[in-house]
Amino acid sequence: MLTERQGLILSGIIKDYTQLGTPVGSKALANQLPFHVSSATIRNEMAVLEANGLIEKTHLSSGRVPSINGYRYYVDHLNLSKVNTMDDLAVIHKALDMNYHKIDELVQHSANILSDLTNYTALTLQPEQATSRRLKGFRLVALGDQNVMAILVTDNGDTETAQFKIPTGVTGDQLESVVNLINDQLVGQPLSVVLKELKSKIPKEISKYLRSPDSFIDTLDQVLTRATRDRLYIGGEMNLLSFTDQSNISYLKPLYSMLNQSGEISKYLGHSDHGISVQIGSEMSNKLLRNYSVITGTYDVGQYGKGMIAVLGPTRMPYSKVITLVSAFREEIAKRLLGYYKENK
Amino acid sequence: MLTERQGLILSGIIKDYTQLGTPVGSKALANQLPFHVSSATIRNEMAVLEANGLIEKTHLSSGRVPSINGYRYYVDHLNLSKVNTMDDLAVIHKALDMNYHKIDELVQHSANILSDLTNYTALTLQPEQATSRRLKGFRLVALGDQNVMAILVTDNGDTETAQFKIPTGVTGDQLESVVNLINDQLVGQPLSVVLKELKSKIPKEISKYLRSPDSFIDTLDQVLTRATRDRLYIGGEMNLLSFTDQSNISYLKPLYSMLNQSGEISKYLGHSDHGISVQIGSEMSNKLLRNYSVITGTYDVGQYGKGMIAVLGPTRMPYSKVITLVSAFREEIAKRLLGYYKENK
DNA sequence: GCTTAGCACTTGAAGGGTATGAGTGCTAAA
DNA sequence: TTTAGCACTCATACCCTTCAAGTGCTAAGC
Repeated sequence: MLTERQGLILSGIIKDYTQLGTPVGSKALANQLPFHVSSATIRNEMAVLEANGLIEKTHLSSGRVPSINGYRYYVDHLNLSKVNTMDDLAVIHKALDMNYHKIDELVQHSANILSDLTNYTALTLQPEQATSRRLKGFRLVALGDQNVMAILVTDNGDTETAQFKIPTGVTGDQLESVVNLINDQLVGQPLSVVLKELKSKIPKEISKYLRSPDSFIDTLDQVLTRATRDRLYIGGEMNLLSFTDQSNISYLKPLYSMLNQSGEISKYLGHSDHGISVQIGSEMSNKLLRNYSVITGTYDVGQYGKGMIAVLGPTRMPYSKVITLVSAFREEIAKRLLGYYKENK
Repeated sequence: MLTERQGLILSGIIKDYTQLGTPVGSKALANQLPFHVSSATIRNEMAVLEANGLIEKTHLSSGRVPSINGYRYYVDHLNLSKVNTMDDLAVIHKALDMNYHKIDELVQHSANILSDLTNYTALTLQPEQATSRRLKGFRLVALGDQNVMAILVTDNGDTETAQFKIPTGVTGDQLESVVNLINDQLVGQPLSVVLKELKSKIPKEISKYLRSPDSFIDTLDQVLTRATRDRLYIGGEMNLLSFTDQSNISYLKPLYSMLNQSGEISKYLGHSDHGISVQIGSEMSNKLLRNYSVITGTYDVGQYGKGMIAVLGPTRMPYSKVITLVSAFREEIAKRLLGYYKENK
């Protein structure tokens, strides 16, 4: 445990280093601290911090740089000041204040705003869907030449489609019966239930109208699976360029690929039921993320599941500011989604 | 007009410079040319080429680098050798050989393959749609609480959706009548016709069933507009990183933004009815593209319009190889799309 | 009349040496 | 416990030199 002064010195080092990006020395720091001691005293305290593994030197006679542990200590124990981000909050409110037709628009838009506010990369994950989303409607549209398009609508305003070929000899009336059957039996059910029924009860029922319902069931299954997968949105991926230092620029491509590989990055987002999780540099298991930090906020939409909003930035990041922002978004999104669900129940 | 030897020297310089990226000198070049002359002779010829503005020096005593005019001359007059890309062609065939449910999948996939083969950025534009695409079906799905989702299906397997609120007092039967009306009257028509009718005949007809059809017509209009806009796909945008030189790295972000701004980049793609267009460096009007080259292939799907496939790469680019590739894709996509339309007529 | 060897000249890149300044740890006095 | 003073370290910037690759030009050769 650090003394109060040591804490202030650590905070000072982190603040300076975050702003300037160069190792910070005892003299420069002495002039900025809220109390007066000489640089020699700072040096002594710095030696203690270094012994505790909270700061590091880049070479024997250089200034100090926060270590991963230093950031961690800062985030866990020192980051108490609520930064005044009223301006940012106003921006969030205003930017989110438009009419959304679909949930994914809101979630996607949030990623963009958050990346603009931070100049980092923002990731958002829609609330888990398999259990919370419900089937709202099922339709078929004939495309001609035995091709039919199946359309599935869920309660959050998403649609998924798939094409399939119907066997020869199936009439329009038969198809209509099947559509009615599915709408009657499954509309209003959570997608997870729909998936289950699709493999048990439904095939039998359908076989009343269709001789070989397999291809039909397969298509539906495929659409449902697609509808329930994670939906990740990325905002400001190009900001990666600005905050990745030259030496790591060769990692950018694989990192970018990973971000765009469906479901890949979400494995590494921090989980924290009580709100915000902070992962710093090498704390992350993925090699590509070792030189970055991720602030993840989990938002809870009650029975509709949990989603995430995260910022990917450099380890040298103004943690307090970003944490406040993610926190604000987290609450704001949850509020608006709950509102949305209430309205479209 | 250049002599044959001068042409070979220009080609040699371009080839070397493309491979190595460093200015090429007379001595090194002399060892690689298919005929034997001394470096002094090469120097004399180089002086001629330089006088013609086809090559340049980076400083007084440096080797030569092709100028934009040099590339242009090369592409127009010297690029005769059909490079053996049988391997690449096989890759194209194989990679495209899967089942596509929608046209945009094929077009999108092509962008990815092309960017992988070249290590540059590939852009593809779906065939123009307003006149060629036809309406295949229109459906409504009730979302509850006066919210209804409109779904529009076109003959290339795309769907567009939009939500709207219906006025209180409208019954399900009334809605069904409207859906039937639209399906009866408009299915099979090109989207351009649908747009027209929507503003003339249809409102009157709808008013038989709905007292205030305006919000309904508006929604439809909105969906149609969205369905007819250009569809641009980008593959390998991160390759921009590798072929942008350090000095221009600050332009990357705005360039990236432009690429992702719907419809922006397509203004600058080359138009050429007879197939392939090559734009080199400063030949392009857009500032952000000044340091790149774009090879655009137009593919023709007959009555269904024209699409494009393009490669964005450095001015220092193996033009013959890339041109061959774009050309192959151009034909291959056209063939497959025609096949698709035939099948789903 | 081309071609080519020879040569003086130019230039960027690489390497080495030195000065500078920001920083450190340690010691001893306050 | 704090701080002034001091010897020491190291990255950076700068200058200077060398080196290699390249050029243009001239004069000799086929």
